[in-house]
Amino acid sequence: MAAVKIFTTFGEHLRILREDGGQTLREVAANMGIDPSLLAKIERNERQATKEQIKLIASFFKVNEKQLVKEFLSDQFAYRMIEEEADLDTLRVAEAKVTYYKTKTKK
Amino acid sequence: MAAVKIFTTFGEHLRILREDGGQTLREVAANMGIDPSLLAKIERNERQATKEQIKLIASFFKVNEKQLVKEFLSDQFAYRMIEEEADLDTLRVAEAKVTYYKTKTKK
DNA sequence: CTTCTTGTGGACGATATTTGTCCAGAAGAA
DNA sequence: TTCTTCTGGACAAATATCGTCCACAAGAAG
Repeated sequence: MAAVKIFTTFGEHLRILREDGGQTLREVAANMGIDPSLLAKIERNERQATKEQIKLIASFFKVNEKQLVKEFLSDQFAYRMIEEEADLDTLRVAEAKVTYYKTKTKK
Repeated sequence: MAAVKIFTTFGEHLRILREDGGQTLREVAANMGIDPSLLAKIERNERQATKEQIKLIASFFKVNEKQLVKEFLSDQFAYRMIEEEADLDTLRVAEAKVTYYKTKTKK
């Protein structure tokens, strides 16, 4: 089984999972009820997986869904940061906001 | 001048800037060339400001544009994190990805 | 009470973005 | 050649977002 690189994108990881299982795009796509071409695009990060699809992927490959979501979201954030040429500090501010929000909405 | 809270959203900050200057929605909106109602929504975080609008806001209120963008983006990330009930670690992974990407694309 | 001003927020058309499919084609295996 | 797999462009369909218009509530001032 191929090792998952430290910094894989959601799509790369998906492809690794599939190839490790020796499955074709058609097989996996059929199981998910989508077009193989769409799955190929998701693997190449040309399309975003929906929540539903992430769930299907997690259950199909028997991997942790939370982990997949983390990979998925961090991809998006990273992509956005680069696109906007934002300071890394942006992420710390975001973290502070989340933490702040959570303490506020705790009984 | 009212102090800006530590954790303000983009919209809240915008409202503070405007009220500190004693200006009405109509005034600021007219200057920006948008509908006052849209500006009101942006202040209430019901609409997202476009990049162009952020630029206009920065120059109108004479504040640092990068800082505004940071506030804007961190808002969005935080909102998304909460919505997806994602682990805070997601942000660290995102940071690692950005850093990784930057080292990779350096000559 | 009337009038003026200010912010609110629903409704809605216009746009833009994203999704998902279809299909033709490249590349490799047999 | 034939079969299979993945690629990727084109496009319709579905969604999401933007921005405006307008009616309304609240408060100030006469």
